[in-house]
Amino acid sequence: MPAQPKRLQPYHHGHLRDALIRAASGILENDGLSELSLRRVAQAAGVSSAAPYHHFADKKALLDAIATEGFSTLRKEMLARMEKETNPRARTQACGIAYIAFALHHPALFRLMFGGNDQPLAADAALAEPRRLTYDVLEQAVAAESSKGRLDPLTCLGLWALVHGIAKLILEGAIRPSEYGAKSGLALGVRVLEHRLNWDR
Amino acid sequence: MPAQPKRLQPYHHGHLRDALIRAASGILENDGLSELSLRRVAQAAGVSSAAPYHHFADKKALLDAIATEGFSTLRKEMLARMEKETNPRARTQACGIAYIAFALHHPALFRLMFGGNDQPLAADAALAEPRRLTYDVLEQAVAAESSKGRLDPLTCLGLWALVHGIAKLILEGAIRPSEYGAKSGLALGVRVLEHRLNWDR
DNA sequence: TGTACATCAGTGAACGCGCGTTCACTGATGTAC
DNA sequence: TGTACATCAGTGAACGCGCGTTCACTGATGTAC
Repeated sequence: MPAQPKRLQPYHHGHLRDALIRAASGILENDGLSELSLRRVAQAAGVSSAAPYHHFADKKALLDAIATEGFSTLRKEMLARMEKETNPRARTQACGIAYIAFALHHPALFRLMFGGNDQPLAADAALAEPRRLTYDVLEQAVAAESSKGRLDPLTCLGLWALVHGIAKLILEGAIRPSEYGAKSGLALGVRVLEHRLNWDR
Repeated sequence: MPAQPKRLQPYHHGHLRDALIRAASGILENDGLSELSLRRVAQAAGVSSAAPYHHFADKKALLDAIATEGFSTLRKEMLARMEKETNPRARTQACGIAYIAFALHHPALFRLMFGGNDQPLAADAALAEPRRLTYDVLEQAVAAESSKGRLDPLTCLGLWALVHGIAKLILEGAIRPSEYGAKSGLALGVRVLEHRLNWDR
């Protein structure tokens, strides 16, 4: 008697698009950007290699979707940390800390969001708006600090570059937090940011 | 009469190691990091795919050699720009400008130097010393600014993060220089750096 | 100065691999009547 | 309520590709005598 093939999953998945994004995120977290292939994503989602093409035009479309979600998450985490503060300066600092924390906790996703490839994903039109929405949060925080809420674009850009740079340097292994007596990358990042915000300006 | 096979290159190359590094650098400049395969490098050097293995243990060893050379070049360019200045603050600024200029002029090499892959090259022991030597230049410039030449590590780290971050953001396409009224990425980077150095501290 | 020979730096073919994507297909779903 | 059928979301096999690396080899070099 031949074994009855068990169909563990229904033929039609139902939420495959979301499942693919979640599977891809898992691979990013566990194995890094270089391990993220469409075939692995499909396998992780328990589906054939061709199935994703019913939901994404190509690999890049899936990557864009993940990056977009990443910007949305980053934005929420910045807002969440800012909510706990009332002082404008403290709110700016909270925003920066959230940025650094996000990058350090999701290294591969962060890399994907800012273009892991030669031609930067971040330059894509598809990602321009999510990125802009996220940057707006920082701009508003900085603007709130100054008189009349006027924004100095260079100050804001300098802050973004600072948190972006410190996160990248730590992720890239160019800085060893222990050499600065810091217990973690995040602790060091926070110290650099505080140093910048409290000394001057 | 069979065509006489022409031997354009001598069988023994003579300086293949250097030639491979130069060929690889050319591919980096023209086509980017993702196009840099050992096979393409060998082809560009006019040599068979197996030849590089007489000079480099594996692909990573070649990449390390290129990155090491990159750090050396970066260091020289920083020193060259600093030489033109006498004022300590101007020297620090020149150092930062050189850093940004290098990154923008050699995007793929810069990426390689700071780990284009998941496990950052920059974390390698092989690259730790060249990177350290390069960073020393900035540290000395910053130390020279303060009384008695004492170095504030966090100030220095903050400056590194700033120039690193602004360069990355521009390279990644996250910032459009034109939106800030800048004619080029370098012009914008210089403005952000000046803004930081002249306002405060 | 000439010759034997060890050493070295190349060749070219092949290995196995994982990739993105396509294709003809089939099973499930849902709508029209 | 039941049935025909269009539509949709899967399958699984195959495509061609470029990759890093290995291997047995061969041509050139240089040294010992």
